[in-house]
Amino acid sequence: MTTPDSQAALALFSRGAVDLVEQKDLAARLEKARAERRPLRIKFGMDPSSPDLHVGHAVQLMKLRALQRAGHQIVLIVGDSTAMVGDPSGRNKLRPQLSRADVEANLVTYTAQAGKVLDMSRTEVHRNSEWFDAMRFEDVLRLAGKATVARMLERDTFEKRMAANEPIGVHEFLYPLMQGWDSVMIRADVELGGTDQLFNLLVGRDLQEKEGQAPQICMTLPLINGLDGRKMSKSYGNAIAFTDTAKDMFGKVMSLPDEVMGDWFRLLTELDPAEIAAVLSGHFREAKARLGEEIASFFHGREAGRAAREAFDRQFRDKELPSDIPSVAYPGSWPAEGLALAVLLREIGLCTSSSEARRLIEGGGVKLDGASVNDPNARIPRPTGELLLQAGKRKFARVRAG
RNA sequence: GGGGAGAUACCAAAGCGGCCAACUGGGCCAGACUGUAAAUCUGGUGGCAUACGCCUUCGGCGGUUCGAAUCCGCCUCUCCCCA
Repeated sequence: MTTPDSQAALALFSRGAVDLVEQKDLAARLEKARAERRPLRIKFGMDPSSPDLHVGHAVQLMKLRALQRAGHQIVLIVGDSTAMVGDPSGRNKLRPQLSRADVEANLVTYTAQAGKVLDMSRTEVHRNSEWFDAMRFEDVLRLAGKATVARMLERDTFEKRMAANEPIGVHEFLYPLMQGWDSVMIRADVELGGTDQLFNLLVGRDLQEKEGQAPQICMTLPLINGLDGRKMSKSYGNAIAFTDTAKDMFGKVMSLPDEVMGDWFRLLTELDPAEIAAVLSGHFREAKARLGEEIASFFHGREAGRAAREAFDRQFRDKELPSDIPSVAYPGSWPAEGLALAVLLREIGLCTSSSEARRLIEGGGVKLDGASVNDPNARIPRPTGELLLQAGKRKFARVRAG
């Protein structure tokens, strides 16, 4: 392992971090590790309850990537046991329990996706059921006894829920303890998480100390918001997923608010700070396009990133039609008196219901062969060739009679 | 254990026997304007239907009524106060 000198190492860790508890501990730990010629064990927990990663996760993963390249040992914890509790962060509702099979399936997806950012061959992966399944009730009680109710209520989400008269399950108090226990079990030197994780990370620190271990350094990185300004989450439909196409990634980046550009560049690209500053001082559309290209390229390669940008420019800047309009055949028979446009839109999947299609038509959002249609009852005669349909800004299809 | 309050569409929150597919705000979708940004303005926001209209929905199950989100009973869940 090649250990950078302490100053540079410290800078590498703390760049972009919101909380770092404690910085001096980290400096000392780095120093010690260097003397012992061992890497630091960096812990990061993943929730296996939803299968796909998105760029919100990438904030953490990019940091882990940098640390991994600096020679540190990344330890991913798959929280299959904690998933049974449901992290009280952010969401206020309990999650459904997952079956073993679901967890395993998600785990496969997760590690494959994380592999786009990390070198998984050098990454340690654990399920926390490895130790929690072996616990007896007595052990659980002992763990629960390591924290007080008052301490738990300090957590802002619990505090808010109490204030809002919302229910809190007693078992939810166990979540931070479980996460903290993971740190004890893997002897973490550092734990990384989003800013909403600070409380959980600190509990790990306490537990390690109680168990006679050196308490872990807790580091949080900003949470990035999704396309609509809320916390990025797949269930909100506002995420840029690892599995999105290059074109989708680019398009989604272009619809981000200007204000978040700086954070996104810093947290999600590997451009150096000087270059980021230069890009941000130019025109914002340009900066945003650069960001979109960087992100799309990271996941899909340079060529795909560039192509996504070009396709976008053609479609939206130059108002040309997209190059990849799906061509579909209307599955049913085409009535002699013409097919209701609303039904057609539904059947080919441009709208989810004919009611929605009618609303869209009335709102002027539907174009047939480039011309707006405003009659929700419009009937379309059976076409000889292909019809070009557009629903809203970005949904297109070419249709022919089946 | 005792007493009180409450459960309405994605979220918040009105409605308290017919005028309710259900006020309003947020979110979201669409249109105008743009840089597919923000801000602003406009329209829309259960499903089916060319249309008259029909169907499903107000925690769950029953009941009263010509008619219930609204009244009654039971059940489930939540919060508050007291112990």
